[in-house]
Amino acid sequence: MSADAETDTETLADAPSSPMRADARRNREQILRAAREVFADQGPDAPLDEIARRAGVGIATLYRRFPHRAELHRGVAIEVLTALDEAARRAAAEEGDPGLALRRFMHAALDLKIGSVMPALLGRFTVDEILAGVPGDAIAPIDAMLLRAQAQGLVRRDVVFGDITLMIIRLTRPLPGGGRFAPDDTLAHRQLDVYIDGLRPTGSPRPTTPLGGPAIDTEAFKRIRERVIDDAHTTHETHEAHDGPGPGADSDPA
Amino acid sequence: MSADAETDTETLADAPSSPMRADARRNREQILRAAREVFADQGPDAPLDEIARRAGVGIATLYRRFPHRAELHRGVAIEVLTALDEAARRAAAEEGDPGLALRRFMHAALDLKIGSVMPALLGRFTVDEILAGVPGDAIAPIDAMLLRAQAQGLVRRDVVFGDITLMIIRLTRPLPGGGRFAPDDTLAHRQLDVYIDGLRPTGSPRPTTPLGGPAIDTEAFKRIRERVIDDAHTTHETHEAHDGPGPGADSDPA
DNA sequence: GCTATGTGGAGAAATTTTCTCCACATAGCT
DNA sequence: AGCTATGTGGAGAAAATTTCTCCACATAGC
Repeated sequence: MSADAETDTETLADAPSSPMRADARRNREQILRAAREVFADQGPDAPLDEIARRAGVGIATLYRRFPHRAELHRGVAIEVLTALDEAARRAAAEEGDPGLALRRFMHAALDLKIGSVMPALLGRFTVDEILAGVPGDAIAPIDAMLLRAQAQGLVRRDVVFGDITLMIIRLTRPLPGGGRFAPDDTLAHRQLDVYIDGLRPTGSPRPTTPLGGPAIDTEAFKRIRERVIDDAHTTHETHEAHDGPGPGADSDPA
Repeated sequence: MSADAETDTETLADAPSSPMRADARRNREQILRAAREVFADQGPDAPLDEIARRAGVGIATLYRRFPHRAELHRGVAIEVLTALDEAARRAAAEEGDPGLALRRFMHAALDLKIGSVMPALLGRFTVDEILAGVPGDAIAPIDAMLLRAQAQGLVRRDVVFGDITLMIIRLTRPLPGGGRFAPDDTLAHRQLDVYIDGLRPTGSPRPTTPLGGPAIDTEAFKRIRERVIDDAHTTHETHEAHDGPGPGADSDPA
């Protein structure tokens, strides 16, 4: 309740001066890690129990460390944005070719699941509040890479910042159907590679990127559909609504 | 797929022989339309009130027509898959160029929000149950378009069925942050155009597609971030934890 | 050892969502 | 126009889910 924005050094990413016990700190990190996963999977309103469970701590521990959901959001956002900024700078610094730098960064950002933190960010905190805990917001290095790539004719001119970032955010979200189509992460990387190829200018000499990851052809697709049915039978016991063509006595407990 | 469509007349998309009153039928359609929207926005577990509200009917009417959530899922799935199949056949029939046919279909499928129905499908019904109500499952016409496009050298060889469909499914999902970045639909179409360009083979003579839709450059992005804050203050009254300090502390990282 | 700090989990409280009931409305027929 | 089978809305009880507190117990660190 009481204002505790930036005067409060405690809830920041890693309070170095904290008199926090070692095990407590470890737990805090576990919670943030779990929160990131769960928010990515289920969105920012995911039940907190789930997060505590995945972190291997009791619910009370979570509440002690992050009294309000918003603080958990903030913690995750800071962590991810920090990593994102670093990934961008690293890619730019270590890859000579700005096209490759951009590609490398985009794949790294995908792995960071940045999309998972955006919902937590948006509409809950002021940007300033988040950024207060983050060294840099990654915008500058990303845009620099893009401009360099365009200057060298590696990326078409009509592409802008949002075309890089917003697609990554999208690819970060789980596919409907709970990753049944493919290991999900792998699939997103494959799709990203196609997308990145789409950023090249007309007649670019650079060859298309060989596509890794799961190639789901019609056969695979049909097979998956069937596997889905199996899953439905086994995992969800939510079922007896089966094959009742008549609207009759089926009851769906769910 | 094997089960024929016509045996089960009652719960089908539009039972023609039904003794249903005209207004009831109209309401049923409103409900399905609303359900499609809401499922697309909020996922398959969205509250049913919301659907009833958007359909402009009472909750009782919804329950009367679709006693279980699963039946609503099925109804929506049938509707969308039917439209999808038709869109695929139309695109293939009306566009001479298989590349254009594919593009047209993909944009049409995006508008249908097919991703919104997949979660409803997966793990709740057997495929047969759904397909029993659908004239065709769209797989064949889509794959035919793809193969023709590849035969003419318009699409790279390593692209498969899933690369067409699963990306559309993804683009169908709402962007985190509730479409604050852009009208959302428009943005998805822009992203789809880039992706489609990425499907071209190396050195394709075909020019890149001019990008319509919202071009979010860094300036726009930052402006959006600010607008988001405003929204947060005005729309969400959820801010008990609003520790918004002063407006200060602008650490501009760029 | 001693104790400040940290922990888990039960369960009460709050919130959200489901689903029924019934008095009232009207489409469709004659 | 009048009749009635069919259809409707919404209140609110019931169920499910989620939040959040309390306190007896554990252990890191001195």
